[in-house]
Amino acid sequence: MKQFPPVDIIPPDYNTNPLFLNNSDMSDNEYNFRDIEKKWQNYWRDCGLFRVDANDTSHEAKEKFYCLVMFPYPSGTLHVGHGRNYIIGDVVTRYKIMKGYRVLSPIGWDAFGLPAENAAIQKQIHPSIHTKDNIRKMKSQLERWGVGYDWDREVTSCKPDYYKWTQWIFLKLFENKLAYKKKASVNWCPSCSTVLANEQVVEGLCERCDTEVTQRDLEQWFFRIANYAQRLLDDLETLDKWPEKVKTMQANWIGRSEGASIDFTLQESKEVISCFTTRPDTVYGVTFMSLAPEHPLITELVKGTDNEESILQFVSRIKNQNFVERTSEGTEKEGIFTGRYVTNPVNGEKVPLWVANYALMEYGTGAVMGVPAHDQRDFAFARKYDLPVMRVIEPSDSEKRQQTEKVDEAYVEDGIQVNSGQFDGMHNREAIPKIIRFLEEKRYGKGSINYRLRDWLISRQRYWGAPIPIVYCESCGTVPIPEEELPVLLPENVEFKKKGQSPLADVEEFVNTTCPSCKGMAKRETDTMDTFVDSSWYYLRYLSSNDDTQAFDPEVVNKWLPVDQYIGGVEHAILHLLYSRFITKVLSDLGLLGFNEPFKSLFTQGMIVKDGAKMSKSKGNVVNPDFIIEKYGTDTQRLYTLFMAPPQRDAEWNDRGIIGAFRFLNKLWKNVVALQTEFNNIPRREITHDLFSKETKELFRQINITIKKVTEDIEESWHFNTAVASIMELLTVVTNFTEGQGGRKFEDENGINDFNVLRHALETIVKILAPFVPHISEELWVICGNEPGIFSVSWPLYNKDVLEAEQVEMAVQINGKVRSRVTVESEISEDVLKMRIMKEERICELLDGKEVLKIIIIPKKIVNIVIK
RNA sequence: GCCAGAGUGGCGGAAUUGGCAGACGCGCCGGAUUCAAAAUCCGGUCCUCGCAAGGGGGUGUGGGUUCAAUUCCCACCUCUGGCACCA
Repeated sequence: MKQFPPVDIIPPDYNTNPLFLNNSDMSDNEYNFRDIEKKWQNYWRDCGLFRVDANDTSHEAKEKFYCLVMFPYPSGTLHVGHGRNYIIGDVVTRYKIMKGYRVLSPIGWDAFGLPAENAAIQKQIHPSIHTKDNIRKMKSQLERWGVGYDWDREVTSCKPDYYKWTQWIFLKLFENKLAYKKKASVNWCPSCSTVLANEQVVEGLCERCDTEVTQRDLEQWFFRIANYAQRLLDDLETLDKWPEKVKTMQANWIGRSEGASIDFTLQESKEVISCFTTRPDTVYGVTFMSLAPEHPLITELVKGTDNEESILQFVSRIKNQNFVERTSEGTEKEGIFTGRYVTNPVNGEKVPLWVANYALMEYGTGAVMGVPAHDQRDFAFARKYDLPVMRVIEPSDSEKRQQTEKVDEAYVEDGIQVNSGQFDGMHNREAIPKIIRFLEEKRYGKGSINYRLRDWLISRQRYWGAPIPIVYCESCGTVPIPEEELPVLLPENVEFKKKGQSPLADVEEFVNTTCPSCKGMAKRETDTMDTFVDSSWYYLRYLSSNDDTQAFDPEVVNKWLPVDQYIGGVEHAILHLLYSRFITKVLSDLGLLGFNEPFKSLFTQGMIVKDGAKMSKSKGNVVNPDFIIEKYGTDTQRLYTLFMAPPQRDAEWNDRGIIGAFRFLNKLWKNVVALQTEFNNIPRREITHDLFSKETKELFRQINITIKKVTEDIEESWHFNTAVASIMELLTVVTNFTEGQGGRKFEDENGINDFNVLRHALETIVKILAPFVPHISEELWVICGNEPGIFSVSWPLYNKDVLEAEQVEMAVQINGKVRSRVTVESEISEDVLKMRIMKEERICELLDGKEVLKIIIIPKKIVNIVIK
């Protein structure tokens, strides 16, 4: 079997690259990360630190915590940018373990998809081999990073034991009329040779390969996500632990607008053309109506008219324009008169019917009522074709009214209705509901809400996906495969041709089958499902990944979900996260789930960029973590990744920065190892505060301050960078303490007490670093004289009574400028403080001959003397 | 155009119920150690005037509120992301 060629990584320059500066000779007492990391990874595996028996009820006292990172596409190699996601997830997992939760932290592979198939075409390697190989590589990478998962729950979406249930979910939707096939104009990517969902088209380009997307009329499978638009929108409000940004993006995508749909009637045939408008208050100002070039009525309407040919020419010219030509804002409004008229129901006006390039078939009904007086686009159109402009709303303020009388733009603001029959004189906002009621009473139309969200197109004309479990039978029509016959297996022996149709269509054994219903001859659906279907439910499968009787066990799933913490990239803000919410709601409606939002709390991490650009092979700026781990260890990689910036923000990777993280770990290592004899010989005792010297007291205070800071940074803001910084500061305090008095001795009772405070300090550092750099923490924990297993130790609590220092330095300002400093007792009274300050030589000098207006005292911080 | 978010030393970034701007790290400069280097350790490092003591300026720009503004208010500029001929 051919080996998949290794991913090309630019070899580092050993002479100039700071990552490869010489530090290779390690003596016994050196920080030997290679052995340490291997050792503890094996230890966690053997003791099952991350293994969770979801059915086990013996831990009921412990609260559950489901920590989920977005499962990766097995692309082959993960770079340090991907690493961030898993490292953050691992910090949360390990922290929660120390906080006493039962933590479920699973992982799997989003393993279907185009790249594997494209590689297959290029290199003639079967996608399943390619994928399996990549999974193997990436799995070993994740293991080397020391990120902890319950590997017994691993899922792989391209395996039949997984996609069987993806197909089952399709059937559930099909049974409930939420999956359907229709002919529609759909997005087609010529380079990927497949259709795409709206969500996968970005500015007219294929999201994946940036090829220009064209439109094709094809019969395709859709999921009725549009039916869920309102609920997907409403329930965003319940997601209080999601970033506002993501919720806004979803709300924009759903794009709800309120208005009315109004029925205009064709004058000849009496056929009704409805149009949607958000401004029913302007209906009296309609002077023309526009149809989208794709509107199905056009062909019929223009048949036999004088202008038939030029109209059809116009339509086909517009249809053939590319996305940018057609939809960019600067594109000139163009249209052509159809020769037909419709009647405006509210006033009986005869309204010319046009075809216009700016009317979109995919929004509303594909027909727009033209109100040039109050819509800028209609205005431009009317100007160009000399159509009448009819004002029906005027500014309430008469001065403004004069100003706007002859201006070259539409009046789009609010105002008073005019020329609007019975509604004249009303404020337009007030008129809207009244006009809607009027339309409804007269059966001219109705109040209506329109959404931008379209149904989810899930068919793909490609091989490497889950087959859609449907057959087409001449006598029975479209027939779903019965549940018990799942999975519909993806055939292994297929030929990968360069471009074109799905290879499945050529596999006769696959295509030709019998109808499950009448047992007659039938043909299988040869399209596969969008991979976003696979990923829309994987978080459920983790709870019963080895169950071959059901997709998930409702009881277990209801116990462990919703996911307590979901972590992933913001690029999935709409796609994956919207689809998952939809599928969860559907399954919940079917009574299969007891919750209707899958992810309680969402964290989106920023990208790691290098040289100002996203890491990519083509740009050659990929930083491979393997080299870093080889030279410095994964704890260093982890520490730097966490330290470089707050994780929600994009961050610039700097190779030099790694060194700072490595230095810190070495410094910590040396400090602990240097005390090994003392750790072994000096008895562990309760700390006695009465024996504290000034330095000891300060050290003890700093320990507590640091615990507080780190705990809050993890729990509240996720600012791991400042958490790490504060631990670095504590280590400096520790170093100063041990080196104080020319090297501290721990001999008498005071000394033993001091040592126990020092031990407390180092053990605290090791504990609060454990979620960040678990390997070195485990090792140092043992060196401090403890039994192995730092993750069975509780997260330290701080003593809030010792956070305050006895003395504080305060800045003394005169008119807002710092002129002096005083060190005073922190609980000093204002009067005593004022007296102290007035004795300061420098202050006296500056105040000499000046009038003091007032003195502002901010306790423990600042004194500001205001003078004239 | 609309809606979010951001703008702080040479660099990554700290600090917002208004209270000493620049924590921590990188880099750089100086020193110790070394035959020399690497590694390590110590000190310095916002700009500017000054030998110094000390002074002046400084958080995108311009205003404002305040004893005090990176933080609050108004106007604007730039960048990033989302939506956009959406009726």
